[in-house]
Amino acid sequence: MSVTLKDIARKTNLSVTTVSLVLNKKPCRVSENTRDLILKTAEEMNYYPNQLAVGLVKQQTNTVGLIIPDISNHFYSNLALGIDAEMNSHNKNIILLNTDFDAGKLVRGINVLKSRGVDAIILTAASLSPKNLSLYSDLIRSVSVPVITVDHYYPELNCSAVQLNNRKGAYIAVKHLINYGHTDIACITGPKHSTVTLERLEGYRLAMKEAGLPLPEKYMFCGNYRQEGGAKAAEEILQSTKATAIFSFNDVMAMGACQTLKKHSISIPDDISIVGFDNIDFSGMLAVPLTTVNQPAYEIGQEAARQALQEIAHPGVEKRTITFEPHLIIRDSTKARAAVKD
Amino acid sequence: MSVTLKDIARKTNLSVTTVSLVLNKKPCRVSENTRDLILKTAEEMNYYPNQLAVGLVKQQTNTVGLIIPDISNHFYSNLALGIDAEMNSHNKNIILLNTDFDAGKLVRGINVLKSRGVDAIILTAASLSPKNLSLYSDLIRSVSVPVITVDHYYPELNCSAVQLNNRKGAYIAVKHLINYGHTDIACITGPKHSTVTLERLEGYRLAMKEAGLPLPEKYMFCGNYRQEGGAKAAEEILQSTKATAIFSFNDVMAMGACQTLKKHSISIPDDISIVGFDNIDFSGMLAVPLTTVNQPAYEIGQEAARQALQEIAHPGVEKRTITFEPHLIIRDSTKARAAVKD
DNA sequence: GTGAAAGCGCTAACAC
DNA sequence: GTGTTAGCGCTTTCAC
Repeated sequence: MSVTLKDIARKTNLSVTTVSLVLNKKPCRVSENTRDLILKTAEEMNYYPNQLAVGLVKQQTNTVGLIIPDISNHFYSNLALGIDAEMNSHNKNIILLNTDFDAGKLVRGINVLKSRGVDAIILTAASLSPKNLSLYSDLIRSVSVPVITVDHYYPELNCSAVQLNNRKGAYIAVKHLINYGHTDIACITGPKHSTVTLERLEGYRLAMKEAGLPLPEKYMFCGNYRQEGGAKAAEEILQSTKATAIFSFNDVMAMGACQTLKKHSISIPDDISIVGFDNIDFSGMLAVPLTTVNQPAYEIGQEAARQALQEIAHPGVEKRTITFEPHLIIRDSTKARAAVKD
Repeated sequence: MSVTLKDIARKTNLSVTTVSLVLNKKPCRVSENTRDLILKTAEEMNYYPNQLAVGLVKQQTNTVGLIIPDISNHFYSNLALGIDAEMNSHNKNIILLNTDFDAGKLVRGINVLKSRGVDAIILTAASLSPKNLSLYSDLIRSVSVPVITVDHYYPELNCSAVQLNNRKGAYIAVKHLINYGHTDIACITGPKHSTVTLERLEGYRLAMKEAGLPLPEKYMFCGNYRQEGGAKAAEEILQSTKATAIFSFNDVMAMGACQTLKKHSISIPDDISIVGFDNIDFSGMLAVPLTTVNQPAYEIGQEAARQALQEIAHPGVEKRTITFEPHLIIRDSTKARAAVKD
């Protein structure tokens, strides 16, 4: 058993109150002598306050909940790193929940965090069917602490959000392909109901439309933001389209797609150009360095953490939507289309 | 404020005790009627027990502390994923602490976790100077809950450990280079005091010695398990050695080294062979797919979590050291040495 | 079958 | 300056 306030009180022949007062550096009226005594014995006994008890009475735990779909995904782990760094410098810790992209786990996770009395919840990448959305929305509303959504945005949620301008990101990616003369541009999306997916889809559509290019449904392939999803989608693209370019909604799926293309001995970028999204660390070190849309995960995490800290410190403070602007990083996986074959 | 037992008791005109009994499915004597009533109203009011209060009285929080040097490193994030998956299926959550490879943060972290009443601590990759080691050792001993060390092993700690056979891993990596005819083999290590580093160094030394090769100190370069450390070490290798092969103590540093070599227009594997350690997801997708020693991060995490769960459930249970055996994955970054130049 | 009361370790209002 | 007391939300012993 750990050493408690009571132990120190007993040892020093003082009351628990006095000890608590001193140890919490309360601006108070305790004599130098007793203060020193208490400080010294606390040190000697290696006292650390029981945070469960503190949390219970203060209704504040210095704990923040972080819900993430897949911590092994580089984008999310960097996001988590940024959040942890910021929280850590404010003496707050993180409870990490990995949902595996499972909406059920997400919902359970929120309840778990509530019951653990976290001071705020940072929520990433929920992908919800319309049916789940209202459930989710009610749930979020029932959380009495600040909720910050990252990487997804539903206006009805009425909480602060940190996100990338996904629409623009997709737009510049596709525009880049169009500028290179591509007209048959397939895309590998994420799950249909994810707002990130929807926003990127909008950007893709906008760029195509502006260029007067057709938008055949059959050029859009539904992935899952995971490598094998990208690999599978690429197979389908090869079978059912004559695309000369692929826009993958994230880098990890782009890598999966690269593997498929390699398997079929299709050259990137000579036969097919490919552009990703996220700019994860390794995208520049691939066999063919990947052209991609930069998304500053660490900074997004930091900003989300800062907003959470703000809302914890000043409960009434205004909700904000913080949007990061993307930029394109052109590497070797995209190339001007050779010549119009027909 | 959340709904409490008291709220339910009031609503149902029953006592807090009865409500608690029912909600905890205690094998008890409550009439069907009251039981149903309680269950129903709890459901209606969306009751979730306050885990702080539960933890305080039960001295068990269903929380496990995880201390990791760098969650953005693929090896550690996969480790975390394995741990989380296993814990999650036992209704336990994780408090994640990122130390940034900083021994001070590690020590503070352990105290933080203690004061939060975690049921166990899983501790990865501590790299400690002899001076810090005794401090650390005392600290670990002062923790009254199970501690599982992962990816580092100090016999004096007297707690369960899960690890890779690092010595063998390094041995087979270097042996592979030797079999390919290399004799000038540089290595990029981790921080000096890390036991993982020491063990891999032993394996390196053993393989060299067995082959009757010299072991010049100046062929060993101290890295930090990070990309830029690998890049820097490779610069030094180029300047001060005539190595034809590099054994990097992890993949991330190997990638840094690859970048340096590329910058200097040195071909891998034609001019220099390179072998890494970890087999992180991307190592097979690099410009030159990396030969590396496989380390099953997810499984190691799972196993660590299982051992933690065992020790939580059965406090007296025997401590164990679980060792995973490595194997070499040969890809394109290593090649037989062309010809002896002299 | 059900409830009262004590106590987990702490903070904070109030008394002295 | 210092101590008493109540209470945070829960479990658990014991009494009825």
